[in-house]
Amino acid sequence: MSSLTHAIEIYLTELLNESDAPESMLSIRRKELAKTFGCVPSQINYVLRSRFTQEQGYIVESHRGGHGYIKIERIKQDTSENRIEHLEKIVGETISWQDAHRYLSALQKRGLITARERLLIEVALRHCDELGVSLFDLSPHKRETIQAELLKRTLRSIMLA
Amino acid sequence: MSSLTHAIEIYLTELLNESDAPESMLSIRRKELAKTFGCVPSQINYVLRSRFTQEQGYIVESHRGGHGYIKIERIKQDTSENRIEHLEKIVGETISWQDAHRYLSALQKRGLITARERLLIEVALRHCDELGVSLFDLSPHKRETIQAELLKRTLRSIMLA
DNA sequence: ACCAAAAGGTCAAAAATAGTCAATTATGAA
DNA sequence: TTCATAATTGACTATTTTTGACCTTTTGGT
Repeated sequence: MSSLTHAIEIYLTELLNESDAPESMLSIRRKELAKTFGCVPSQINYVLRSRFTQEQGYIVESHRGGHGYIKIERIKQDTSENRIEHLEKIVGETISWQDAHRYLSALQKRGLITARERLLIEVALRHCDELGVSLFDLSPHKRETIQAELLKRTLRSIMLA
Repeated sequence: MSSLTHAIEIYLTELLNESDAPESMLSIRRKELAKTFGCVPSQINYVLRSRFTQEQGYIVESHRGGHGYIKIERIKQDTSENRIEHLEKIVGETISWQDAHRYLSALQKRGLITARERLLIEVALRHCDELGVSLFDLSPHKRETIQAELLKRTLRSIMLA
């Protein structure tokens, strides 16, 4: 009926819900979890890869070796969906340096990112752009595509965080 | 339930925090410490090698023979000049993704950057790296050079801010 | 100077975990 | 039915921790 993957997903989200803060955390042993579901350990990796991505509002960390573990943290907030949708629409496929700069200023003014975060993003955008020019001689359009992509990725990541 | 290594790490950082000058120092006997944790002495070396490296902001010195000791000192990083100097030294000309990740974790642990800032930098590094691979088919070495440069630029910018 | 005792260091093996990748199988939509 | 996508599996790889045997340095007595 329901797939193994789905069952494991349910199991993990239940655990996350137990302590009902909007953001919560859990820690497991890959081997044990696999055993309780009677599957191979790498199945757990599949579940994590397909159901607990950052896009879906989770951060997963792990440690190998003795006392290894996998830690899943939920970071999603209710309003983040909306903001991200808005982000996609505003930024679009390409964006000029000036527009990116303006947009970041606006976000900062609204308190959605800090000055340091804005600085980080701007430095990264510039670096990428410089590489595009000096190393590969890309067209302005191509560079603006790359910039837009980087801008969206970085903003998405911290809006979820 | 957590590992021996981790327990010893906690124990030592607690000791370091006790006298909470920005730079603090401590001195131990390897054999004694090993005894209080019920492990072999070389375990202590492992803890030092894996948790108290320069990258993580510590300097470790020791002396053999009668009256031997191990001294752990937290590197002073009170001014932005200090931090940037350390940054240049640690990152160098090239850096692997793994090392960058480790270094950023250490910075976050020390409270020098926030989780969001770390996330931003990691996303930017990845984006750059992906471009390097998929768009230009750069050599791993070249990509590690670009990564190191981006890492240094972003960190410098917020350390000064 | 020499030697023994008292530190600490190194290195490699073994054990305990987790990750990756590609082949295979199941499922669902057109 | 057929094809694309999702799920499952397992062989192989990578990383981290723990342990112990053997090595080096320093000190202090004779």
